[in-house]
Amino acid sequence: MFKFLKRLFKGENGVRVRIAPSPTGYLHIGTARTALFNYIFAKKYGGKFILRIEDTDLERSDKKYEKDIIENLKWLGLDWDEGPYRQSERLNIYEKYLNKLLKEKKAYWCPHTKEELEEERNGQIANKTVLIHKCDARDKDLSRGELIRFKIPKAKPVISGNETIYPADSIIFNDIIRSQVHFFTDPIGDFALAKNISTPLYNFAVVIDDYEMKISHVIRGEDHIANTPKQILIQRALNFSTPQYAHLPLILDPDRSKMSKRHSATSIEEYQKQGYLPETLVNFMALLGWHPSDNKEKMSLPEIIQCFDIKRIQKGGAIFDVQKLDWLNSQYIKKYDNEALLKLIKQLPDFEIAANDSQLLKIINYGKERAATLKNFQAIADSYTRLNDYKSEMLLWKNTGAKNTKENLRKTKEILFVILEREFNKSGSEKYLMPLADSQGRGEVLWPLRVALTGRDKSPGPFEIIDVLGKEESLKRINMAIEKLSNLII
RNA sequence: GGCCUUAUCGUCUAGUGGCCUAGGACAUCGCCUUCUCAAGGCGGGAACAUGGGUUCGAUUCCCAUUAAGGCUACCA
Repeated sequence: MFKFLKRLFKGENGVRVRIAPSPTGYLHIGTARTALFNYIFAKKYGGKFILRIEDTDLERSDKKYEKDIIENLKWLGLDWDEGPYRQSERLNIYEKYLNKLLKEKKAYWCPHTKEELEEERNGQIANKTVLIHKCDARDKDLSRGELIRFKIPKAKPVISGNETIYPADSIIFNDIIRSQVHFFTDPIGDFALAKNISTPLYNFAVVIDDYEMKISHVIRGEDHIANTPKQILIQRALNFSTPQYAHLPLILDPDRSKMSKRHSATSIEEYQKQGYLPETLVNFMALLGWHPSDNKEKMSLPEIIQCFDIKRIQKGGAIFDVQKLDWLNSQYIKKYDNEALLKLIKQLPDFEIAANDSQLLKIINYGKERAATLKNFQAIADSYTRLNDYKSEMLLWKNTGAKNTKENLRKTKEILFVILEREFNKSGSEKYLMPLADSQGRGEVLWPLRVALTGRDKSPGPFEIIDVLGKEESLKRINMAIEKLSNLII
């Protein structure tokens, strides 16, 4: 009953959207965001999210990229309901429609070679005219040639008086985000549909697949706006209905150009390796060009789906701001489960730390307040466990002398000995050491203690470090410091 | 060159003709907290691209200019 009502409301097939990456590179952040918006839209309206691998370009496509795309889509939690379909496995379908178009003279074989095309093009650049191929074979119905082109239909001439007027033909489509977009067909030119009968090109394969897969909404990047009239032209020639279009604004580099490898990390995997959580990336990507009606910014995927409204998607491109990404990630890390963080950190490439799991868990517990990325835990863990080489003078707080400092460290050691067998942890050490610090001056006691434990002028607090290091190592380092101070006194 | 798109703090954005002295977040700066560094709390500075209209009234509507970006393949 519910399903029936839903179908009634959404039309025959309901909402069906797709993400159509081409496996010519690792999962790009832009592709991932497009996938995210499609996913959100599908879930919001109880529709289906379809994965289609667009691998018609055999030379540039690679299985390793396909694998990366699939793995990282899953990592982000963007699971698809159908697919993956592969265009390379659907060649006979395209062939069927290509033959139909050829037979109905809506497409034709173009006999011109790459070289001839280039020459024509160079001439057009020199003359500053529109860059399109004007084929002298468009009505010759050749049975073969260099490639198959779409024959752009000419508007019917209008005769007024003794004048014949050729009206400009135009394509107007409704974009959910941008409202009406208008194109004249003339400057489009007879574009290529396929290299040959069994090698379709992008614009053609997309139209066929979207029709065959009953795609209701095409949500994709703004860089496809110019392709849309071509695709609509093919749909009309084949008597297909036109899906709803929504063109997302681009993700930009700080110089406002389309986000590219030259300026930033563009693949999802790179962000994963740097220690960003999938929750962060999903949240952040959703906020790039979209905003809920309230001011809420930290949102889980279900929450985003809940309040998502496609009409609120921005028209202008959005710069990818790593600083805000870092902040968001730090917010998620703070709330994350310690055990889960431990697992993730150990999976990080190049993560090396001289500490056991229970120490690491303590470090995570204390250190997650200061981490922006998982990778930061390397430096954080070091600051807890690794003793830096340091000059004896560093032990002196402001203008406290070596003698007093040594005395304070000695007293500190004594107190630590008292709690050796019982509360040798953060709260215990703090409880017993703070009275001394308060009576002798906090800086006078705590500063040398912290330097003794770390050899650093900047570090986490001494009680946390004592907890991580344990009694043996802590006392060893304090003894070392006392020795250093003795040398200073002599 | 042609076509298309876009235009609010440095950045992401709120805003759909009067609620705007333009709100929030990141970043930045200051203060508090504090043994240091972070984290946290409080506060400050910071924007409607320009010029014309329309209107009693424009950030908001229209036009132009400017600027930025995208597309212009036998890539997708």
